[in-house]
Amino acid sequence: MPRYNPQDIEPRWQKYWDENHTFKTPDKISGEKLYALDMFPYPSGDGLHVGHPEGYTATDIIARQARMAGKSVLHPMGFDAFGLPAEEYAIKTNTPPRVSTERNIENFVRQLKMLGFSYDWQRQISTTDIDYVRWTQWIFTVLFDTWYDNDRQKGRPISALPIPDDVRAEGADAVRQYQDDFRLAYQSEALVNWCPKLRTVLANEEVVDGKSEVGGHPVVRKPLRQWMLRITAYADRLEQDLDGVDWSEGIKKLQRDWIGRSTGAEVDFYIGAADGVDAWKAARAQSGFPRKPADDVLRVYTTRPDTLYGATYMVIAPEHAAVGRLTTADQKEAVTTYVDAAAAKSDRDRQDDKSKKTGVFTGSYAINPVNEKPVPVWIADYVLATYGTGAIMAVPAHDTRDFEFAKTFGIDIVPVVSPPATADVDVQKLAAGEVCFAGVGTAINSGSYDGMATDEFKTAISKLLTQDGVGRAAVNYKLRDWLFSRQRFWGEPFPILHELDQEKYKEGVVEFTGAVRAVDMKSLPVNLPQIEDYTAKPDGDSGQYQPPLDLADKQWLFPEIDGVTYKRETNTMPQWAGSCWYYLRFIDPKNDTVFIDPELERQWMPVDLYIGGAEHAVLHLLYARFWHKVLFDRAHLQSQEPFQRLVNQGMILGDVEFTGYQNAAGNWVSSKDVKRDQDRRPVDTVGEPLELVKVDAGDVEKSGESWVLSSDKSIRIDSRAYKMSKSRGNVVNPDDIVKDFGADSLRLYEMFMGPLEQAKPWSMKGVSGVRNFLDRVWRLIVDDQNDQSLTLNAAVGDFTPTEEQTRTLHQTIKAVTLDIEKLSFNTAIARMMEFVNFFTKEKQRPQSVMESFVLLLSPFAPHIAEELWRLMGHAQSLALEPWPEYDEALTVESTIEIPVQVLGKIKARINVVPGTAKDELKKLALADEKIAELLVGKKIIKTVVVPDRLVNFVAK
RNA sequence: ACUCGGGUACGCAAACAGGCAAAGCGACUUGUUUUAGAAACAAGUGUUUGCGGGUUCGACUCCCGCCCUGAGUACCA
Repeated sequence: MPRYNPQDIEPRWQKYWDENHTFKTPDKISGEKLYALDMFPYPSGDGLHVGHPEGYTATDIIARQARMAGKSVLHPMGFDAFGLPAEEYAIKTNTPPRVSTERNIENFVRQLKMLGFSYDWQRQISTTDIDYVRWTQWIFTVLFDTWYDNDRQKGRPISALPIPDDVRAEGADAVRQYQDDFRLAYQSEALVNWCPKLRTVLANEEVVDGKSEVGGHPVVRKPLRQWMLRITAYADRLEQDLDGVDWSEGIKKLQRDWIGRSTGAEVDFYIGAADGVDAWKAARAQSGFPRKPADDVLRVYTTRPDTLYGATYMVIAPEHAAVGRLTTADQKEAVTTYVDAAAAKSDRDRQDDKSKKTGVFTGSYAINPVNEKPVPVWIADYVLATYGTGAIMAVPAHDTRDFEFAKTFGIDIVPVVSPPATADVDVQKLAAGEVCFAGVGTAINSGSYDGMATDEFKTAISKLLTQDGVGRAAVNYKLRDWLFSRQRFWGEPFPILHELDQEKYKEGVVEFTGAVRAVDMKSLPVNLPQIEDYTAKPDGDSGQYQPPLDLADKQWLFPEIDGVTYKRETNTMPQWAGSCWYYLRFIDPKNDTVFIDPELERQWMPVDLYIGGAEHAVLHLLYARFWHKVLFDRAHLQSQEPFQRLVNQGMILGDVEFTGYQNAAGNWVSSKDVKRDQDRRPVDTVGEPLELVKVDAGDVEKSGESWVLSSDKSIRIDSRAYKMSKSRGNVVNPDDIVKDFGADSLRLYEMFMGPLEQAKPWSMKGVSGVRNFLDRVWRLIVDDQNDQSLTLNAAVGDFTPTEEQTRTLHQTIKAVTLDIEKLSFNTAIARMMEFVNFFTKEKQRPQSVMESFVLLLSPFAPHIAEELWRLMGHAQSLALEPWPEYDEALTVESTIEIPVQVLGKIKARINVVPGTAKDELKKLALADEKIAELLVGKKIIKTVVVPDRLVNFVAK
């Protein structure tokens, strides 16, 4: 077998690793530990994408190298297998999702093994495993049993929640309701996109122009009972604890922005009977600021309480509870029309025309608490019901959105902040209400506060508002509570039971008492029920949507416990649920008494390296951190943060494509003359439609900055690499690459393409390039002339390495070792290529040097490395061989060449011994003929000497 | 619009706590050898780091402005 033949080598070694459990996680950690984790994939029917092996190879290199360096390594893989595609497939083919999911997982495992990843397959888990679902449900019961104690900044058991006396006096039901208001898992009416015709809830992306994407049926925004998780309670900790983790600043910022903490004040504006203002103020001065506003006030949140004197109107969201109360008879029709129209718009549609401000006057006025002036109350959809209090005080002089609105509807604009002299604002225009200034400055038109700086004013007014009981300092987050329920089949059922009215149930009527309980630990898991026909849609009474689980048989749906009948919760959890804690289960995947053994958790957590796509930079990581902190607070975990180091791999794009444009007559149009019409379709300068035409790479050439058609250089061609997608037909299948080039080539190529975190286009030529490298490695050590058997290349032998060979080896070990640490795999591979280029020329290749090199190569291309290792006489796998070490002293050159500059321009080079002293270097440089010549008659003003780097003379 | 990346040879890239620009792979050229195709080996080719200014003895690297490009966010009061 002369030639390098991965198709023969690779399956053989994969079998060997499998049979010998080569990558089994040690039972006990000895020495340093490494937990290297990949974001586990959704096992789609399409199989692995070339994007998957990118991150997986990176963690695999780290894991393999760490094992060789003597660390205890945990490197597991599993599957995030709940989710929509399996359910859609079930509806289409009436295959139970569990069946298709298991089939897909099998295919994924085959592909992953084919790539030679060193996972401990004994620990494989899937979020859909019933043993796993059990603990996901158990964690939900922990969330359900927890409330957030703001004083202690900690989640605590609901039984520890202090119950106010007045609540307790009202009885058990009142206490229960009070508790439910504090639970981290709670039910709430959330606004969703509801399509009555399809009887389903739609995602924002599925709604176009107020109609369903499928079928074009009307969609309305309507409140529906949903399960929510109170992630906002943890907002501050989720933000602060980012300081302690090794993530890129970019991702931290992404999370911080998503949490979106802002500080300001809540203020109540009086909207009761006109003659009641004084009485109200007096009462408030006594009672202070109430926790929940009564019907006689409109509560707003503002980050600029210092602009209160400039509030000339108020706006409430169309969904605000006070809409009905505030609308006068005159305005009723207009308001109803507006509110209905707003309800028909999805969030996305509202964004699309956010430049135009719309709204309607309620007919009512509110009283500004600082100056007791009445201000009109408007309804507008630029105010979001879900942020702050759903109502704002509008200060058009100092907020761009309010300014646009006030301009549109002719509302007063009163400036109350005078900009600092440095600000680029026309003060005249500002005073006239013609421009808006959103910065800070000094107060004007603000009563006794005139002249006060913005910051000072904020503090002062907050104090006064608190004193008068009409306001208080407040914090708000962009982060919303997490809408946690889905009306789908293929997800974890909630371990929740709704108590039924027992009398009515006996009469065959299902009516809830409102009491809710969690399923006992011993009754977990709650399995998904059998469903006969996935195409059936449950019939809702009165147009209410019912989730597929309502189709389950009575026995599942209505369990009886201690003589009381309940109805199970029929919503299911979102796909995020299972991925929130899988990294914990990998540590102890088979435990059936606890979700993770505390001792094992202490040993292995946190995850030392977590690699995955940037698409999960916000939600998945935020959710997982949230669950982790709750479990920590409830003493089920000892670590505060799950992922110590996080790296996002860049996306792998398709091969670069060239596109040109042709008009109806088939003539080329240069891409610089192409415009877009309203529908973003390409047109030429006079608006005639154009057709996109793919151009072969052989038909274009580079002209300056751009590409042009070879046959007509005036025609500019667009060049770009696109995301891989089925519709574009540029998807690369890992199976094909392995078949044509081998798994080692695929691994090596994906690491060699460029920096891990950067997006990069795929190139088949690049794959053959690294395959070429592996061929060279093969011939370096193997005698490829011998067709009969595998023998060493005649140049390899038991030689004493020359000085240069030793230096090359040690330089390579050093570079590769450091590059792996930095996750700079592309440069590590380049260094190994240099090594091979050097030794290919050597007629005598010491076997010891070749062995060290094979060890260096093994984390990247494990199959060929194992094969060569065996050829060199080793019976055992190299997976646990010690990682080669380098001697710094052996990496240094005996002489180096350094440049000599005059006035920063290189004029000569001198050869010196590394470490030569500054004075000596200067002397040597001056002794150089050329330099001496250049310096004749000049005065040296300054000499810059950087040892081992350069000498620079500044001379005149 | 905002935020964060990125712009180095024909393509992908390396160097950046300021100090010899282009390591490595592909592409391209030539030669040698074997050849049905191809492959292997050897020797070569390429340019001033998007544009303009500044700081410095010295700038791909730092600062300011602009252009192009990718990704994310989207009325959060």
